[in-house]
Amino acid sequence: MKTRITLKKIATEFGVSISTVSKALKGSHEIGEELRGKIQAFANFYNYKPNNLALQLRNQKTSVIGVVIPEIVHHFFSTVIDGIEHYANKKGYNVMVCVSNESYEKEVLNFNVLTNGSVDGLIVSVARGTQESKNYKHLEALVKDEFPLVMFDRIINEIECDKVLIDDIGGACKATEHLIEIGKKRIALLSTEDFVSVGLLRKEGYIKALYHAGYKVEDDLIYKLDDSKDLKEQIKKLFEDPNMPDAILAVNEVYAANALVIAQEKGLSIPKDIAIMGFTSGLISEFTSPPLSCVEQHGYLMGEQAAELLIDRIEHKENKEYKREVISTNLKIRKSTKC
Amino acid sequence: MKTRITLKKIATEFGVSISTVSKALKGSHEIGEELRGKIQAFANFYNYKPNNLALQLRNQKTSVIGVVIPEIVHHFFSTVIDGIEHYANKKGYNVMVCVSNESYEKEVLNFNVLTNGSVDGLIVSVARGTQESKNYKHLEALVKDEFPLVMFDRIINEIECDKVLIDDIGGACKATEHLIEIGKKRIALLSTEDFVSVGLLRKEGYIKALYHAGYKVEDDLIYKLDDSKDLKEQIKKLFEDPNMPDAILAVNEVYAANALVIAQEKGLSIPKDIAIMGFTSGLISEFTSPPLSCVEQHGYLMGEQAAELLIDRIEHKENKEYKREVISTNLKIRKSTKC
DNA sequence: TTTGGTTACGCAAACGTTTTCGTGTTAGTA
DNA sequence: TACTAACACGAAAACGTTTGCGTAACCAAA
Repeated sequence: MKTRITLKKIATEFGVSISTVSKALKGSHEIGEELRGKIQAFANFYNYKPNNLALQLRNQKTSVIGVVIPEIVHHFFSTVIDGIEHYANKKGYNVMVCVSNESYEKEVLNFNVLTNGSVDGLIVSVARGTQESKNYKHLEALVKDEFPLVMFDRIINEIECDKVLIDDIGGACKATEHLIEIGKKRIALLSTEDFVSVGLLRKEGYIKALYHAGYKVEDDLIYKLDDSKDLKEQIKKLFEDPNMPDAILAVNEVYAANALVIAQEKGLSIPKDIAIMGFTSGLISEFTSPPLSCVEQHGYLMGEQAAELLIDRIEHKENKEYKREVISTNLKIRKSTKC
Repeated sequence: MKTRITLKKIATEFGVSISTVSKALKGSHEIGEELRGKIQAFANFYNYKPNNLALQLRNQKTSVIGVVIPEIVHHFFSTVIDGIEHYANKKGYNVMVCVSNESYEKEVLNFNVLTNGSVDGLIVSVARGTQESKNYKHLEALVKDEFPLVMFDRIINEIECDKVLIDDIGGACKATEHLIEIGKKRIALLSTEDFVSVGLLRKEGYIKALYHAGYKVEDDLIYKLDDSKDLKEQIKKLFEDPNMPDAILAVNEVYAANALVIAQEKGLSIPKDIAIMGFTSGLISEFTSPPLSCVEQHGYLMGEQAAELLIDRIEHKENKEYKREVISTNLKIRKSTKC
């Protein structure tokens, strides 16, 4: 790569000092009109652009936001990034994305790299490994240093920082109510293991709705799936129950879609024999047959909110109180629950 | 945010010079054992980490890779990013992602920001707007300065740089041959407008296969869809043809899934009445009913390859010849074409 | 006593900017 | 003629590192 042109090179070219060049390029009236014009023309010709690193070092500001997420090949997370990117760009920030791959170790590594001065703040959705290990030292360290930090979706209550979350309880509750409304009696929940905060909250909403409707909560209607094993095998068990449920609420789109495919293989009629709905309106839900009802999550909005909170925190250093924004959900009713 | 601890602060704390601290922290034997130990303990206690910006400026190296893509909420592109991220991390690089949103102007903006010294190299898949406008100045400028640049998927032939591409012609050809093999006679192509390089290449493969099989190419079997308008409306026309095709090859997953849904609404049997297949094995294809056959694209591998080419170019500055890696595709046959 | 070699540290340049505070020259005014 | 102001530019510090070189102080050998 050819070395880029710098102030120094322009300065020696004209036999003037670096500061003169700097001022000339900024159109300062301190510099004579003629020289100023010549320098500007020269710099323009050689496509001079100030070196960002130098500026960042001088201004003690990178205008970069770091984002650490568990996965990137994931409709919800990529939607959130999209929202972050959009808002950040509007405010003159760039985005650096790191993937933790659900691993605690990788997450800590990402934190170390990003907080070495490369970014002005961090937006994080914690890895499953972190939730499992309950080791939050890397997060606590940031909070202690008052490093701008926003958590979203997979948050940790013990850590005090700005947070953006989905109304998981409300969403699951509304969804369950919907299933009750269409006359379903035995509603199963396809959830994650309990240490995943989001799964736990959605279970809470599910239970709340059952309770309000006077249904009793049956533990064997709650299936906790392990993502590291074969999903279909685990879901199939639900259908083998002699007293099979007549509705399924899944905590994400993939669980729901898998359940739907299995139901069809078994020759069941959806939603008559069994109604199914999921969380997140990704692309899958639209194209299954019948299309899946779901709880829409508004990831883009969530990303925008997270970026807004972070940039606010970065720019107004006054230690305002930590905010906790809840993004409400809404039901997208499609044919999989439309009787 | 509390200001981070620096060499200077440690130096004044111990009443020694900055260089002494620097050497002590690096374990240099130039520094006496006792002082060295004390300084290390102190730095460790205050969690000293060298400021990355300063290092980057000094070493004239950021160890960051910039990625500019048209969309991020897109299975293929997010898979590529995943591959890039993985390889880059392995080699000690970080990734900065910018989205052009298919807009030429946004792409140029992204280029300007990233090439100001913030990244060591760029991986790009050009926006539709850029392909349409045929304005490649921003790319040419980089090539002229020998700035490390890799293009993938949506490439531009006129620009000389490292490239990674899908074997679009071969993939489309294999897919078409498959449709011919299962006895289909009138194979339609659901493609993009011609200025999208990828669409054009896939059309080429489609035509090649027809030609080899002795089929004649009928222009009215080739549908060019406009992404900015309602897709379903455009695809429906295909089914209204009195001499309706008996197979569809779509250049991406969404086109294929939409076609499938419409076919079902029309009460057609798939694949008997009409076989359908797409490109990219995203999540949709698995969950449609019947599941969609498709040409698998191996985006992750593509990302890894792109990152490898870029890092090679960054680290071995010798101007090797530009490489052009082709990632081969394979057919994933599912029920939508299995008679 | 001179020479030579350690040991243990400091100086200063370099990376590329911006910006404050000089300072020399010229022109204008009393 | 002398003083002042405007003009046009330079020096240097600052951001935080790393590193080659210089140099005191000390000790040992000649």
